[in-house]
Amino acid sequence: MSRQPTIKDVATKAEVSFKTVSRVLNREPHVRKEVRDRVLAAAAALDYRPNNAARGLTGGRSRLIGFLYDNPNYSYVTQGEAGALLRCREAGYHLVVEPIDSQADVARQIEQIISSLRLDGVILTPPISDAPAALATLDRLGVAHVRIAPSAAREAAPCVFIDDEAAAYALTRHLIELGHKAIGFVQGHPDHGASRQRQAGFERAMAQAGLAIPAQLIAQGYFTFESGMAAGEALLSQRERPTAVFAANDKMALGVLAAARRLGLSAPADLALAGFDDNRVSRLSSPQLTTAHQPVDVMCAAAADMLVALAGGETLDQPTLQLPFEIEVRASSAAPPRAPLSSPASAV
Amino acid sequence: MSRQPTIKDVATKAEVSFKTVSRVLNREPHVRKEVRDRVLAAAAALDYRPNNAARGLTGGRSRLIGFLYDNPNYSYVTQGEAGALLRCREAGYHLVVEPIDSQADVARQIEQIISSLRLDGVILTPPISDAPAALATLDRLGVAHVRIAPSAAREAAPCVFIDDEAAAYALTRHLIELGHKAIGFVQGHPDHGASRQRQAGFERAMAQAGLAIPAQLIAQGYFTFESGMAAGEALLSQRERPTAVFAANDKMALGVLAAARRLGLSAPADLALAGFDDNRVSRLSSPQLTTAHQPVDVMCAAAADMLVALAGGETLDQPTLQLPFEIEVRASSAAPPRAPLSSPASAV
DNA sequence: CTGAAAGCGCTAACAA
DNA sequence: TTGTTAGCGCTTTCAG
Repeated sequence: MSRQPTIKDVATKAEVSFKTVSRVLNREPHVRKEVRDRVLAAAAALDYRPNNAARGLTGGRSRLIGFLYDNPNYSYVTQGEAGALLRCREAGYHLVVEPIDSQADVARQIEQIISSLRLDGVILTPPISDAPAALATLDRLGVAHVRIAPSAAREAAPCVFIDDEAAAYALTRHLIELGHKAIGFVQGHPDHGASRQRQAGFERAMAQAGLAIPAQLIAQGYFTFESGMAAGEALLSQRERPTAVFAANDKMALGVLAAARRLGLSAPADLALAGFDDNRVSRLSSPQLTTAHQPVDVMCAAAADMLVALAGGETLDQPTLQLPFEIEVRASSAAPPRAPLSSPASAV
Repeated sequence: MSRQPTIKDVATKAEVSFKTVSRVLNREPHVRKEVRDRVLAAAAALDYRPNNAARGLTGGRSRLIGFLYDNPNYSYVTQGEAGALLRCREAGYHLVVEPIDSQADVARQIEQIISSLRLDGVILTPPISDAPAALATLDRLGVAHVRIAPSAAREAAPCVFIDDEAAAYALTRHLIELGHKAIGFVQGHPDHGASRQRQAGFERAMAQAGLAIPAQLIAQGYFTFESGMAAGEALLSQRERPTAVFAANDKMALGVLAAARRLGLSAPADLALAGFDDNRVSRLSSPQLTTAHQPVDVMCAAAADMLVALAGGETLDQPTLQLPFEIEVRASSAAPPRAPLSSPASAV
């Protein structure tokens, strides 16, 4: 528990000025290899680690990245955090997690966090990635930010996303190809941009297959289990119930599954089911959920990379990054009860 | 995007020395109310926020708390983080999340994090809360730490926990009272202390009810869905299969549920099921899981409180804090197929 | 290629 | 009750 070694201790041991140590540690050029090695050896011997606060105070770089999220989005959080964390650590950065209440004064919350911590950058997860107040504040403060899965203004600032529309389209195609014709859709939260895109993909696939979408096949949801259950109940208790349901996220799909169960229907025998996101939970259900895998961890890792690069003064060669999704076909989707296999449809 | 105001700007505006501003901001005594008000007004007018790095550099307090976890424990993470975050923010602290690889050099990882960030304290979630290397390192570094749900040496250092044994006992009683006699148990990860305690509670309840626990009613699990599924398969494919299964955590219980389903058994009709933790997932399954609620968010909030107090030089009046659990009876547990209701058993 | 000086924004002594 | 002086550990000037 003796005092932590400082840069001066290293300098003394390596018999150089402490500025030289600083140079070596920051990988600046113009240091003789011999000197560099001596410094490195001294630092290792003393088990020296730079004081992040001191570095930040003078250098303008705090080496701190903020991970901003709003409470409802738990599933995103863990995976995204893990991905971002990985890259942060590799780059010598640390991740500060900050929940934001979208309903309250977003600008104020962000100012608070940024200015006391002097964050080098922030990762914005939905729905904050679409909050104009958040973006405006960050711009005004001049703080780098990367949005995860924003639904609008993709060119305006760095962001990482997948093609939600295409993924929803592909997933719907999958259901159609299984032979389903009456496919229900549970909409996502109206405030999330992804909701619109996913519905658009669903509608495109249906239209392309010449399938109608009567109003009673669409149910409003809010990305929660409960809302999915309510929607499922509405959808499945109709006389002409759909043989398949596509919910705009996994949690809602599980809600539909619960509703089906309550109505005595079992998946996939009586009802094919598809979700979206490939949440951890989608593998824990019985049957496991067919879904579109959104690589949240990779997306956030990429975002962290971008922020680190930006903080280092680099320019992003690819500020908007579209990552591939994947359709995970699992046990929850099967052909409808007595349906003929549909003829192979044309591809995208 | 103009320069952030500093303490000196506030001092100038309030027409006092900048030390006085510092006093006001730190709520130090010996400042005339009139002066204090003037300073506060100036700070508000300038929208001043102290630079955390500068404060930490000189004051010895970084106002940063670390949240340490190991990857497997995702369910803990989100809830615990949220709880801790809440209190941190109230106290003007920030939470830095740091994953630790229990398999690698724990001491080194912790040293790394602590010494570069000068954390004021850390919250340790299982299984790190039981890692001797972690505890020893933190002690050596003199860094305050609060352990969440440690299984040993509770008196040695601050910690927050529930009585796992009693909770497992109560849950087992619940199954017994439903009329189950052949109750299977899926063990947790052997490296987690909670595994032992939960099994002990199970065994005590069974013994007290005069029920035998033949070896084939115990299956090894590792706190994962897959291990639960394997254990469930082993347990349920026997000739004399149990009518109820108690898994040492929720994820494994869901695994057992999947295995049951595969074997054509449905819960709770053919099989009563209980988990542990009350993970978010336990409500998303069909049927919803009967489980013991471990208030991870409250536990971590309490831990954050303790660390803030410690950092402020206070002494903990209650360094070891036991919080109450709750048994959540949900749809997954019901009486066995053709069982007579057992006679009410004596209480704890 | 290396070093000396200055100062980041703040708190901790001490003095007034 | 208030102000002055150092100095935290580091990076950024600017000299050599």
